[in-house]
Amino acid sequence: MLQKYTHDTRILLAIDCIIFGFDGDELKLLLIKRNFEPEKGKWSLMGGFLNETEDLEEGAKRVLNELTGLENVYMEQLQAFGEITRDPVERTVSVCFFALINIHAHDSELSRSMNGYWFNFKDKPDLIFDHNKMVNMALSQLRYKAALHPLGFELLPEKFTIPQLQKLYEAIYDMHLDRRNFSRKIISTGLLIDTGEKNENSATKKAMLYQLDAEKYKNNFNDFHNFISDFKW
Amino acid sequence: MLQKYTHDTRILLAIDCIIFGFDGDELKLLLIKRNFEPEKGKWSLMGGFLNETEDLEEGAKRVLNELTGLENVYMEQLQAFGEITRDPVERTVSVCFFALINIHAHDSELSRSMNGYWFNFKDKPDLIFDHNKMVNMALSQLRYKAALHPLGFELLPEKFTIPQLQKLYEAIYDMHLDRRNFSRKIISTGLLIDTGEKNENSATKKAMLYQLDAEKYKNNFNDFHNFISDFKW
DNA sequence: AATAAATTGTGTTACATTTACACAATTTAT
DNA sequence: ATAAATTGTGTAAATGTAACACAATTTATT
Repeated sequence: MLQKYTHDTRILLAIDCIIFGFDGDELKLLLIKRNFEPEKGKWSLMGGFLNETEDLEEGAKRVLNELTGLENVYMEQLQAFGEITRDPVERTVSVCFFALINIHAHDSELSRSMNGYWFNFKDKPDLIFDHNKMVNMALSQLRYKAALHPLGFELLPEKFTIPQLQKLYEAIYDMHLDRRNFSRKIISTGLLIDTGEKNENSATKKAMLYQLDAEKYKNNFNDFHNFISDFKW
Repeated sequence: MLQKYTHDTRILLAIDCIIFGFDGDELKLLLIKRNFEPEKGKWSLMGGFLNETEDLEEGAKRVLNELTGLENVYMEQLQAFGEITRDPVERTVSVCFFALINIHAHDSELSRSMNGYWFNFKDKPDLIFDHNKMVNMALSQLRYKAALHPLGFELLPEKFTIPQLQKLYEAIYDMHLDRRNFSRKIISTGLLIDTGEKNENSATKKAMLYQLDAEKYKNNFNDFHNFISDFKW
């Protein structure tokens, strides 16, 4: 082993997770009511410190798993946040990830035991440190990517209807979309397989249930689409 | 001051800068031949360690300035890289930035004194650590953003011609673009002001010199364009 | 002084995508 | 049976993209 670097400051590395969900009507955010210092009693993102034994992605997966019990979740790094005074206790740099989960599939008892609560994104409370900034940037990034890539599916159950998908997109962008044009656009991706089933939870005409063509989804994920052509950025 | 966190590992934070340039024909990369350990004699990105007194952006600006003498340069954070064994000396996490500079405006004596050399992106040498991965990701990100936002201008002199801009885009995407369609697309952004001057460095018809409408560029930067509609992602 | 070679600026038509609509079918409650 | 809500599909106009032609400018050459 080589001699270590000298003269340079070592810094505590935090991991913070922005966890998005969708309940059928609203885009949701899973937040923590802190029962520990600092800022005990206030709201924050789920976070932790990076261990010696894990890299950034592993750390983020661990933090997400500690709150939701989930594995194999869509997650990507947002960016690192490093304002000198972002944490009043001591200097930390936080590497921030955002995750898209199927809200009905997580371990809600676990998350409740960790003081986790779901908020409508629109009604989110004030958060500690720079977490407000992180969350707003994550929404921008979600909007950015979901307009171009078939990302929204990650927030839905395995089988879903096109009207459900549309409601999700309307929640993400907080705007109304034309039903007929949206449907045509989604169908034309070729990513959906008709399951032959229908959504039984409907008081009127039952919509067709689709699922993702897993192979095409994986292979074509980076293709450019134009799902939300008239959003005002 | 509160008591510090305990039990957690503090880590050395590196900053690495991917510096893109354009010489009129090829997309270029500014790299360092290391005259220090580890990996002395090999090629790497320009980097440094984060100081106690600076946040991430300040650190990145400092690192860029140490090599190029430049300030007020387009720079954005790519992401943090944290593989446990990415640096053989000791564990470091690197926050990686990429910069777009006007290659003719930097301090070339300074960069040479730091062992900096420009490479055609296509001919870049093998780099140390995970720098190859960083550089490839940076090109992806540059392609991604430059297709959607008026980013390319950052690599050109203040006054430039549309054929020059086209050559730049052709270098970034390594593909041929139709002259007439490209021109129409760029003009239709409304971002260019005709300077009335012409490019004197031409052996044939002199092209018109434009400059950016600084106000519109700033205000509309985040608007979506479609500069490279037929690139195969 | 005319001509060739290279490059630049602009126009035009066919094709594809997006937008803005209308109507018929399904399901439950009345 | 009928009304109300929702879903699936269709179509014409407007907009944007792709493919291509021609005239104008500049320098070097004859």
